[in-house]
Amino acid sequence: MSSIKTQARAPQQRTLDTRASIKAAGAELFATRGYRATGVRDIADLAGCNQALVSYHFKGKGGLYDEILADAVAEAERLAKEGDLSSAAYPERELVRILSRAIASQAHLAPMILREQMDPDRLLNPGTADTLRSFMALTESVLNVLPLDTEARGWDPQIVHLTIVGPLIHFTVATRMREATVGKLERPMSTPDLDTFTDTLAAMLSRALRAKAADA
Amino acid sequence: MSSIKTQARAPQQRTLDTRASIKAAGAELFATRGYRATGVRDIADLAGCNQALVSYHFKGKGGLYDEILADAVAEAERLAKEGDLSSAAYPERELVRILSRAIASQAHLAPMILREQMDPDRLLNPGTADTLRSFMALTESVLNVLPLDTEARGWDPQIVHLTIVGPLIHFTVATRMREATVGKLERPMSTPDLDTFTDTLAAMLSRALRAKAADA
DNA sequence: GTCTATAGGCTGATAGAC
DNA sequence: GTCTATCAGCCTATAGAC
Repeated sequence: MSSIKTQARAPQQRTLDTRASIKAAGAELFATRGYRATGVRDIADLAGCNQALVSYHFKGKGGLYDEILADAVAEAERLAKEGDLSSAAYPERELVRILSRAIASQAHLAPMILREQMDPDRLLNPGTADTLRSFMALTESVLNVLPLDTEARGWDPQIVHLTIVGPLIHFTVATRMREATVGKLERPMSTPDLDTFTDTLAAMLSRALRAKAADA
Repeated sequence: MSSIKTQARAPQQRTLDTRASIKAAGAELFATRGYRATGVRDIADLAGCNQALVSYHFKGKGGLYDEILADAVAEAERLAKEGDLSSAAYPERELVRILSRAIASQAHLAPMILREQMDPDRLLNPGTADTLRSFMALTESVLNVLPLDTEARGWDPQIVHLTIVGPLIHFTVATRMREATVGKLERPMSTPDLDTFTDTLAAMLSRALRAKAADA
């Protein structure tokens, strides 16, 4: 009896699980290999289901990709809004923390956006581009608040933004690589964790923005 | 007569041109689209020749890719050696200039290495990995020379290196995108040039390393 | 919802003419 | 050295059984 009941519910439950598995598998593979190099079979295998289900649940590979990226971007935007920039004692440090959470908390986000940016044909979804611009606006607002000296005031906010986001993205990507090559190298590199990395980056930025050059 | 002579030399000359064209086309496409997403036909079309010539000159797509990447890495290493780190008044600024030249002077290098790093299956060629490590060694040597305060001495050299290389790579990639999307955006972003970017990055690093925090 | 089978298109390599 | 023609393999999407 009870086994019948269980079987009766199974299909419905399995549906949600399957959709989520496919999404997780797709995120992993699209990030590591890219859209073109990822086969629907690869996704299905990793998700532990049949390849036809990708089309059934997401209207094909393209639909799956779009949904994964849109979700990741939305989540990044949500995380960014959790930070409180205005009441922070050191807004530039809080800025780094916010961007760190937004970029690095989902391991597949940075690689996917990076791949989009590298390919001119694949022009960014307008919504995605807007989100990226809103991140840069955060940096600009911080620069407007801080008491900058003459030299620092001459820096292009866009450049300063890149000095924060560049390292964060790169750290995320490099971490993926390190995890994959653990034990494969004869001389394994030290693997700093995200918090240490974020704190160091925040300290460097803060000193660059606030401190006068030692011999200026 | 002269036309006969010209035609007689043409095949020989054309050979070199064709090889170079294919290489240039491959570099462009592998960088923007990645290995898998680039068809041999695409390369041949861009190079203005027949697809069979790719196999003839480079033993197939894989051989072409390997040669392009190896050449780019070798050239980056050569450029890095041109810089004089020991006699510079501000070694950390010279370091940024050196890395900037090595990374950004060949537009296809950064995207290609980035793609390799993102894919764990495609483990880096040992020679390439060695070159990347030698770049990090440059940063370490600079940190050993500078008079760092207590806080800066606690920073992981690997992290400091990422704060230099990350922005440089990201700037290179972003520049590609900007050039491709010129006019496609309603609100075009300012496009700082590489020299301005490099100088700003050098200034920020120098201040971060040398200046004491304003209120530490 | 899930699976099998298959169609239709694209891709990389190569044999052979020039 | 360069080109045309072609083949064998792979990939995505879908029709239809369960």
